Amino acid sequence: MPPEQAEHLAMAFKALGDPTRLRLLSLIASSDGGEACICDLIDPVGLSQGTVSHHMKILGSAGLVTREQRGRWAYYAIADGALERVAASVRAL
Amino acid sequence: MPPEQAEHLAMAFKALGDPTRLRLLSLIASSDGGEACICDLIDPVGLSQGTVSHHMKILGSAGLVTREQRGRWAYYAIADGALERVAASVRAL
DNA sequence: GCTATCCATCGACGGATGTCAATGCATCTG
DNA sequence: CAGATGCATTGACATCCGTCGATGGATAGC
Repeated sequence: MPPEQAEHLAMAFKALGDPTRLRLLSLIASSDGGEACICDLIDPVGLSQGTVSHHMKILGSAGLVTREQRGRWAYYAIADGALERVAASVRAL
Repeated sequence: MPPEQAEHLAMAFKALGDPTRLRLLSLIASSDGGEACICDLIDPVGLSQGTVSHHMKILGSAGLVTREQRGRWAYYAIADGALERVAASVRAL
């Protein structure tokens, strides 16, 4: 694998390499409507609001979640096909 | 997802979240016989012997590779079914 | 308009991580 | 036996990462 592709793929895996972020993804995936706002996620993971927002930004940068602002709330959802793409990349190793 | 499972899965992704380790896995997977010793990996990745050994230890701790000592050489191979298990966990999110 | 709520960002801090050079330990070879 | 080879481990160092508290901006409700 060329170093440049390794760098890009590693970025996605790094985003998944934190237990809190995996739980956030799991929470969103099992939420009603497949989406959740930050305020819904704070209590389940037991971290500060700023930290949860930070994690969601990382997941967003990795293309794993999408963000949609509706009024005061920011709704996050699993990006379409993102998990399937990651799974395929793992198998392709 | 329970915190304990998140921790375990995150460990696998953390191991995959480094470009050097992805290249090491790729090198091993495409090696003759599906295995390689440390000395085969040093030149392709361009890092010191100690660093390569360190990375292989992390991949081993994550259950992604196996290690078999034969004489002076330590042969590493992709652990059987490891990548499939990780991929399945991703889809299950 | 004031206040409360939701969120992103900043600064700071401790701990984890990637790397190297050096050392030590087995194992092979002469 | 003596030297050489392959590997793991150690100590040191710079950098990155996860977390918090505090701050500021936007939006809704009174």
